[in-house]
Amino acid sequence: MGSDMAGKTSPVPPLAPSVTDACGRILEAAAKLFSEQGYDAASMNAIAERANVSKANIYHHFRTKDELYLAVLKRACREHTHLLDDMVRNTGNPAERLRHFIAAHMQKLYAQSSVTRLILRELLENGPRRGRQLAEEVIGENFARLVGILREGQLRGELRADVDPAVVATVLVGANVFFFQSADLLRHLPDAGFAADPKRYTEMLALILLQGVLQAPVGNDATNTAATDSQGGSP
Amino acid sequence: MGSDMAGKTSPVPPLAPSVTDACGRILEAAAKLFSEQGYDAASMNAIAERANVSKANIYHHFRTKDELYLAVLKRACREHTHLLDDMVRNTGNPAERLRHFIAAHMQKLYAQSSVTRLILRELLENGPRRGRQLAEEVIGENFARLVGILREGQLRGELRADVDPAVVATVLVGANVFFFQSADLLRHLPDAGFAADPKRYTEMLALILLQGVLQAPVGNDATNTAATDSQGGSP
DNA sequence: TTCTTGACCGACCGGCCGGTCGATATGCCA
DNA sequence: TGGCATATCGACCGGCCGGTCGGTCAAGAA
Repeated sequence: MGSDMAGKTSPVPPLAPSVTDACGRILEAAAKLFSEQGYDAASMNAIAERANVSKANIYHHFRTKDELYLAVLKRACREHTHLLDDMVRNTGNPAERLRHFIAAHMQKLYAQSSVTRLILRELLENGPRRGRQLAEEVIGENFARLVGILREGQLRGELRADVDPAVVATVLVGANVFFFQSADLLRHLPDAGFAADPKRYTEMLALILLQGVLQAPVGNDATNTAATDSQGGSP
Repeated sequence: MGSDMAGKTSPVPPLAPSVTDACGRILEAAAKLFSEQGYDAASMNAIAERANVSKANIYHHFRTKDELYLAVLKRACREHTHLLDDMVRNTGNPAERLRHFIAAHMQKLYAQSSVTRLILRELLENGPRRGRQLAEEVIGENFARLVGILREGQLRGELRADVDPAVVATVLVGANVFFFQSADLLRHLPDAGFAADPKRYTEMLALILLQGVLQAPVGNDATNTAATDSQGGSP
């Protein structure tokens, strides 16, 4: 049936792939199945059925299965990147900004879990081939801004200057991603009661990254810089 | 029953799956192909060809493709677990033991990279189904001993008591695993010059976990507890 | 020697896969 | 109105897949 938009029947340009469009339905169905079952297991027949189109119709819009997969991947990259803005908060001290970033990042991983899985799978299967593309389109900007936050904290003398900000960013993102992909495993470890509570995990992760695990030697009032403003809130 | 030394052709019991044995060759070929290409893409024909046996022979030893895959997975789990011993060192202060563990863990990830990939893929594709098995057979013991190290450090008053050791262990393992699976991506990030140097990464990771990223307030001689014994060596 | 057993093989099967081929239906421009 | 591009479809194809079948061969038991 036609009536795509409300009342208006305009030829929608393919720049914005809408959901009502058959092409959009195909992309959506493909994204779901690719991320759930992987490239091989997601058959074109299944994608066509889920998108309520004929298989031949898919091949009218995409030349091959690989081209469809690439389109899905690109779209996923765009989705993942564009949701970055509210992860970076420009107020508060570095500790608070870091805590906010970690929590927001974890939340995004779960909010777009199917996209996240798709990208993780792609990294695992075709890392060498598509590493560059994923670096530029998925986490490039994200990563650079996080490194920027950390570097600024160093310049202001609030963060240690003798650690590489990029390593900190990697550890941070890695700890979140690992939690995301291993939650099903962690749930069965006796010591990991936090496995079902990403929020609690991110808070503890932030604390560890900020303060470290070594016992503070003499005065512990300084470590409270991070501990207290996790509680109180006056600027 | 002893003298089956050089020169004698004795019937090798199947308890130790040797490499010369056809069954062992099948398992080895399957492990390689499964870990490189995934379950679907690794065809029984290809496995048979690589193992220099007929496809029918595989079905003589394993009832289905799934059973073969399970056998490969179990074997991988065993390999992964049994290499744990030298990762845990019982000498030195907690900081040094932690640093050693991180480095050894990363090294194992790379030394058995195909097994690592296999398990990561399994976690991604069949997490809910096989989470328990992976938890018990792959990282269970490993994880528990690492948590033990940390808890002992807490009891001795050398590590902060207000952090969950299991969270620290998760962050540590996660940071290593993420580095392993994302190295192809990190290599293309401008800030991540460490992407090609796992050793350097583990050292910086240990430093961050031990000391945190916050600037120490007054006396920094205590943080040197970890920083110096990474350099010097005299007790 | 004969019988039995298990490792092993070439050839084959039904089924699903990615992909193709006309045919139709629906606008849009003249 | 007629043409023309686009969207969509059912039916079909060759090929590969997981899996099966009947048979061979060698070694031990009798």
